[in-house]
Amino acid sequence: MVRRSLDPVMSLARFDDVEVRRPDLRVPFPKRFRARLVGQTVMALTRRAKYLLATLSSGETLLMHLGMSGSFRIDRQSDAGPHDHVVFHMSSGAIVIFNDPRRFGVMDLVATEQLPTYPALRLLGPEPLSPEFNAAALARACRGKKTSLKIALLDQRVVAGLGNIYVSEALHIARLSPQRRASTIATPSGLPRESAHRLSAAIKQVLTEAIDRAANAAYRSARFRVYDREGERCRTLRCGGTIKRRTQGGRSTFYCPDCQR
DNA sequence: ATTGAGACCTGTCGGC
DNA sequence: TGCCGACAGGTCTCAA
Repeated sequence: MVRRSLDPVMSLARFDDVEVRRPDLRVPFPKRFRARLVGQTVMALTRRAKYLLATLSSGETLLMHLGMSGSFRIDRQSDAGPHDHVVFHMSSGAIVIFNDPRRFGVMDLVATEQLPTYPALRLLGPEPLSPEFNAAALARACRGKKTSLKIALLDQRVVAGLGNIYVSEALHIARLSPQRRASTIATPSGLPRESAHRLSAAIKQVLTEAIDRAANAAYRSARFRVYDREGERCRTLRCGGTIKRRTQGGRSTFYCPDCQR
């Protein structure tokens, strides 16, 4: 959704000016960040996992990650406020402002042809909505994994771009316990069990619904199935269980112990 | 090679 | 009201 909203004002537009209002986010901005952007045209704005990628006319690519608290907004004038760390003045007339209170976000520049070797991108698993991601791919990636399903799905090498919320949601739809060993969705030789089919389908469903919801104002009030609903009633038909919260890998997991096995 | 714990930051919320 | 701990949609590094 972020890519989609920025595309009209950034794609085929030039950076007229770039304000960098502090020396770093989670990591320092790259050398000569401003100089390497100003004057460049954004040839394409794409996404890989949770990274937003702007392909530049210079042969470099601008990588952007929102971290936990990052966001972009589009303004007509740049009245920068607290935590507005980067301001892009585009030739489209739009001013794109990156705001990030916790500064877990990242911005970096890399030669476009080197992109496949970029450390954060190199080992990423398949995009969950692509045809390459299916029960077979998921089972292969989980084969032999002693860790839990919850932790496995958060591992960006297994599937790229799932976050803490959607992992809980997908496991609930698939009726699989977050504590269950990841390897149990595959046979010893790495072939998909029925649970792997359910889980890969649930992941696609959750993301598709999220996209629909973002695009469709009517759906927007729809609440999560389990995330942030500790103590509330499970919505699965004829379940009636109570949503529980527990910590896995230092992050909250929400699930229904009655219908998730 | 995997896996878990801790680190990085600031803001918000609930309890006392 | 003020203070304090717990927690927040992510990723990296380090050590076992």
